[in-house]
Amino acid sequence: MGNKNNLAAISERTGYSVSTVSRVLSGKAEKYRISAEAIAKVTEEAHRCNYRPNLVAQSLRTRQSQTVGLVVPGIDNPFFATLASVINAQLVQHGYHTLLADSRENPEEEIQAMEMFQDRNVDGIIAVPVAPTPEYHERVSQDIPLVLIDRYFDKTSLSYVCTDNYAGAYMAAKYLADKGYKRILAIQGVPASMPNRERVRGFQDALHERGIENQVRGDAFSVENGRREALAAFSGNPKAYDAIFAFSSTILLGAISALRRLGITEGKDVGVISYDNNGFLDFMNPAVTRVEQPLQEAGEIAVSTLFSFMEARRAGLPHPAPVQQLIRPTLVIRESC
Amino acid sequence: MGNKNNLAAISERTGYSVSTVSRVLSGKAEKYRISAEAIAKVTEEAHRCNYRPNLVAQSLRTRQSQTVGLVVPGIDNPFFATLASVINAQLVQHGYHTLLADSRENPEEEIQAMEMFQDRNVDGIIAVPVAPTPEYHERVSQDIPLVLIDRYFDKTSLSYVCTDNYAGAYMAAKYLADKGYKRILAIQGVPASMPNRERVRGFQDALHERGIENQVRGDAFSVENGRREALAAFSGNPKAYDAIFAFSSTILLGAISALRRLGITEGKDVGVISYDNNGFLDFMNPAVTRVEQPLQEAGEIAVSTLFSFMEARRAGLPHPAPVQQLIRPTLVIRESC
DNA sequence: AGACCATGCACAAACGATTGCGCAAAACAG
DNA sequence: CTGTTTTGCGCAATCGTTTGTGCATGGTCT
Repeated sequence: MGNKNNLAAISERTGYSVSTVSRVLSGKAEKYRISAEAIAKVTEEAHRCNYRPNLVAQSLRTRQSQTVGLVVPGIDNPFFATLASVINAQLVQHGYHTLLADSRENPEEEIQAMEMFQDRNVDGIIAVPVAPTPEYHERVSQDIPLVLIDRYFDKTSLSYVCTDNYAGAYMAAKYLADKGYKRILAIQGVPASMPNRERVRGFQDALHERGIENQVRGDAFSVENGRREALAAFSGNPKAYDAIFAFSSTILLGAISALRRLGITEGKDVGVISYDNNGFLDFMNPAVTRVEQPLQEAGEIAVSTLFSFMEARRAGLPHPAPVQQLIRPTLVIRESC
Repeated sequence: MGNKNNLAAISERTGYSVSTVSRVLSGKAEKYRISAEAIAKVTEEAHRCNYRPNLVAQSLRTRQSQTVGLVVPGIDNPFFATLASVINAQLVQHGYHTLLADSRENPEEEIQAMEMFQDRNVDGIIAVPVAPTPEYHERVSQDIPLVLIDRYFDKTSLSYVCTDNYAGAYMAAKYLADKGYKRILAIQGVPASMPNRERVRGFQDALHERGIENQVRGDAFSVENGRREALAAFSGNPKAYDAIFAFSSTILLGAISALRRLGITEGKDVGVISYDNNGFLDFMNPAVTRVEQPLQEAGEIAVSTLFSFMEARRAGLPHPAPVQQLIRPTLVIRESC
């Protein structure tokens, strides 16, 4: 019934030294040739008092925390929530845990989060970066394994796993063109972010190649932005465009609400297509055709890449070559265009 | 230039002892009457080398971690994602951070998560419990401040902040009744969970009082369950019910997909009403009337309650009386019934 | 019997911060 | 000039682990 529950207590109760107890309980018994008898007594006592090592002390001593920092631009965004879910599940499977941070699309908060991660001795970081330039992340990456996901930087040695936004947007635009749409409006998200830039490129390339009228407006992955831009685009002329490509499902929702307000019926008067994989797109009326990103796969690759870096670090090896991977998204065809 | 960045390094470079440096940098200078000169030199050096305390060591010594554990049944569920977002924001504002865990509706994983929290020395826990009984949580609560949110237990001394699910369901059912619906089907979630039981009670009370036909089916807060139950209920007779009350937005989506498949138009042939506050309900066609829960408020109360417990603990005071609060949800009226 | 090796374990120093206690030197009083 | 107080700071223990090193004991070999 000893109140304390640490190695010292077990040591006292079994008569073996703290070091022996430690070695037994951390599975290093044979490496240090501990007797079968000692092993038996120590493990029994450990079970009896339900010993669990103090991870803080362990972390201080070993400089490992079994913790990975995850920073996203907005955990309330279902897209990032799903990403967090996938990543957390992967980490837990490997015996790691998630220290969560939300940068709220704010570079300063992102930096604060990453400093906090360092202060807390996380073993690695997975980030959806919001900073305009990669310098800070590159600096951190020298000290702590770091993998970017969903967003990345232009010319950088940082590792990332993202979906091929150029290909996705190209597919979507081509699909609209093939369907016969002639004047297509894209409502974009944060203009400086890499996914957005790539989507704009893909969109424009596909339509220029086909000589189809197109325009890009907007500046945020938000419902408000979708609503505002759709209102502005259609309020003068309900037939200003015959299709809308929303760069996120939030934008889509805003745009649809604007269309309805203007008496325009999505899917009939104006075709709509969207980016993102929110399941509810299937339950809208009409169900929304969209570019889906393989989040599960992306999360898995990010985590396994991170682990490979962490392992190299533990082994004292040099940092492996960066992994920079673009996953191909898929076009999910429904009835909205 | 020094490679290390700890108190010892600053101590060496300034010529003051580690203890003095520690006291200066943790703001206890006057308490220990450190000279102005020492304060100046130490803080300057600390800034120069950008000193940041090692939180792991700090945590080991002080038994505080500035960390709160948050366990939810599914971070990919937008409802819990929003909850996590609100709670995390509150915590960060107070200088705390979030250690995240996902029980996936699984009592065993919930226990694992909470043990992990204890091993990592979190200062408090906020949980959406999934266990069938409160015993484990009550035990933990003796060691670590704990506040439940969204779900709670029946007769328990644990603190919780939840929405008044009885009132919410009662409101919704009454609204349907007042609109003239005569045969109402509720599709429920996890039957054993407190919110679900309260919703069933509210639903049945409201309709029994008014002598209106009603039934409750289903067993999970999932799309599949909604779909399955709606199919089963309507496939024999498309007019079996004239309204559906979905106990979550996921259930709603499943039910709607079933209705469409059967050629039944929601809002016209069958009224629908839902629980939950997913913004996209406004963008469905017709927009869905629903019972919304004040998540922001709930999160704030949970966090401030938790902090009050943590403070009492630090001060060595006895655990304050439990806070058990039900917040009234609101009925958001749209066009689906 | 002496040299040698394998065995089984304990000692003590880390990791980096906090903190009770006490020690010098300076200041002051008598 | 001695005794007391104040000022300013350092010593060393502590949190709970991990781990390099070393020391007995007992057995084997020549």
